[in-house]
Amino acid sequence: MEKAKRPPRGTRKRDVPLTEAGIYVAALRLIDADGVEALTMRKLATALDANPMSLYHHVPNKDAVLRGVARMVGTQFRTVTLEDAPWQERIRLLATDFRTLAHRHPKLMAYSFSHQADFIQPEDPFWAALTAILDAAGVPQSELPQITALVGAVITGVLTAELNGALHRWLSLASPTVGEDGPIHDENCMFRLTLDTIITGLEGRLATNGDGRGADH
Amino acid sequence: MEKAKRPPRGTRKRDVPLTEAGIYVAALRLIDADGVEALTMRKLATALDANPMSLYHHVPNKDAVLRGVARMVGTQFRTVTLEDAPWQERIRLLATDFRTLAHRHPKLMAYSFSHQADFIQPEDPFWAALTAILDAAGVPQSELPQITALVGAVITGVLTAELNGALHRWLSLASPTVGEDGPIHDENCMFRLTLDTIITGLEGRLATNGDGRGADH
DNA sequence: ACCTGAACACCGTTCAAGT
DNA sequence: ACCTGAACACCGTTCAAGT
Repeated sequence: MEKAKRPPRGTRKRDVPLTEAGIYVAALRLIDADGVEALTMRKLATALDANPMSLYHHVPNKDAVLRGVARMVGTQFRTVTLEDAPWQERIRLLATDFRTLAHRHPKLMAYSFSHQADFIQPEDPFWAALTAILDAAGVPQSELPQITALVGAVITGVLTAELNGALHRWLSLASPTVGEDGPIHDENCMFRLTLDTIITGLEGRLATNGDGRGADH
Repeated sequence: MEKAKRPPRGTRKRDVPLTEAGIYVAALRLIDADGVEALTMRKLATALDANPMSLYHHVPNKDAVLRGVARMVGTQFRTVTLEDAPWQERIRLLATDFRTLAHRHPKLMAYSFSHQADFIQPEDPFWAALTAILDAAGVPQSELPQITALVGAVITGVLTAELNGALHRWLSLASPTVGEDGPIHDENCMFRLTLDTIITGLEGRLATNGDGRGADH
């Protein structure tokens, strides 16, 4: 009879204690599947095979769950730093790596970009790398914060438009012949095109402001 | 006793029948004040001095209310078209006019940019004007949809970062001396800087692709 | 320390009933 | 045609009580 204290194998998903990290992992799985707006403390508890109220012993509220998940995903970001490559190529690589992460959890990232003003922080690897590259490119110290913010805003902006489908709509409605190689191909091109255009714009700015070349080391 | 059918003046706000347009106007007022996430069918009904269920006779559901409000605000967009000004100046004016509208209803616009992939449609005045300007600038027909989407994505992207506060955070955390003339000044500069950079980038692209000047007519 | 059931104050929406 | 009350199926969160 004491075996009855636990339901038979297969009905009980959780035989591991509730943890903050475990809650975030489960929440991310639900978000990836159904979107942020479908995430519910009650559903999350069900997914963890727990009582809804038990979650509140590990997490203060729902907003903290969303911030925790975003933070967990954010720390997964890694990029190789090609110190001796030209800054144009380094920006392209950084942005592409960031986009790869965004594609891994599109629903969460679309939400974070628009709802979490503090999702990308100046101390984050992405921001630090971006600042370092632009510094190496020869952007004057006085303009570095603004230029970094500009490039950051453009990258997250075009990514948001891609993740929420606006980019795809604009392309497919404007020219019905688009998308022959699939929407992913179009959006690869659009991302690349946007990067190239902003890079060209920066080159122009650097050329008028100085010698247009950063200190090589 | 028959006077009691209506509460005394001042307690009853609505003595005009419920309308679809009236619902949108009231919803916009609530959104401007408290944000989209605070809008509730029940609060909306209270603001209109109506029973919550009465709304459903004029509007199918809450999502339709949000789309209706966004559409109502979107049609307010107007810009002057300076046919004979250089395309750079025309883009700057168009983008600035659009930003002015966004500042009039920041909460709604931030929501629409990230949640309504169809908020800006290719038939809208904004999109049509943008396409016309880029066409006049000499962008080849084959690239016109992509370049328009690129400029549109960049403008809405930087606007989103401004409206949700991310831009301000990036600037103020990166350089503590920022904001001496107030955040609005900073964000004016950032918007202008982004526009100028993207325009310089387009100039570079046009220069390599052709004679770098559109047909004047 | 960790979990839980009941409860509270909300939601959006359906539906049958009123005028 | 337009409005309404009651009800349903949900929410996030508090709190007192259990182990």
